[in-house]
Amino acid sequence: MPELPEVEVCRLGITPHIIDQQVTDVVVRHKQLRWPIPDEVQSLVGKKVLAIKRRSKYLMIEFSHGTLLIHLGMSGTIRVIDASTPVAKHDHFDLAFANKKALRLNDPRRFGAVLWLAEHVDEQGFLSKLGPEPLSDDFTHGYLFNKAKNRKVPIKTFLMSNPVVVGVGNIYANEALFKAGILPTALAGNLSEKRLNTLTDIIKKVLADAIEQGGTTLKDFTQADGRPGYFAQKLQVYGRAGEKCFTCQETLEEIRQSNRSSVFCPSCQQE
DNA sequence: AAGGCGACCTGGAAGC
DNA sequence: TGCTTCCAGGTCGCCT
Repeated sequence: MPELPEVEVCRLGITPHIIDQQVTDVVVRHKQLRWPIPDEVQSLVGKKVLAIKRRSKYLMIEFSHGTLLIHLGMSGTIRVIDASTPVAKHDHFDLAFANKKALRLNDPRRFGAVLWLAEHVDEQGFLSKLGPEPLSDDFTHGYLFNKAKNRKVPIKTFLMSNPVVVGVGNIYANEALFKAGILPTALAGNLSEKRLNTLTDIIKKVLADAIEQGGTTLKDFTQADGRPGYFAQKLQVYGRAGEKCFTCQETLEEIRQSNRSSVFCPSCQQE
């Protein structure tokens, strides 16, 4: 479900409900997600939520003694609910608060994660390996061009690689490449600086638009209050293989790259 | 070092 | 109807 916009929409949705709230209970119903949920999460009882941030696709809930990291994997969702709401299938983890609300993680495939980052324990390995935030000033003109030098991977695979830039998943990689007029198979190292700068601008725009629209609702993504996101209605290529390009009426094609589907317009997009 | 690919897991849709 | 196969928003870690 979640690429950067969906995680950001989730962050914005849950923040007003849990900011400054004191944790009254931590419930682990299924400890085995991508990694086991660490026992340290019990130390949150009695602590107050100081801030809710995001890095890449990780939600970061900050407390005085460390940070709770939540990753939604492919199928995870987080909702703020009344603490008394009956538990449903795949509800693996709850944080209950003094205001009788609870943050509840549901994740059928369990590719998600709940991790604990103690204060002063600087970035566990995976956080330190992440590339720049696409919506930040660290993701500038020239960055992709320099990063792509001598790289022989297809641009689509390159964009979805976290060490290059975070948060761009399969949906938005497909959409951004369509809007930039670049074929997903074009080799990253072969693209001109000008085209990669255009791509940089488009990635920022596509992600920002998606956040504004409340994310992309496919099967199971909803905002924290259960409302759907509306960006799905703006998708140009993702999920539209075999249908006509909105721009030129050509039939959209689909291929597989790194075991992920890529949809593109053979007429609007070039090497 | 860079690139390719299997692995992790469940469930819904499509195919037979 | 029911069984089988394929596919899905991510990303780690092993192999070449």
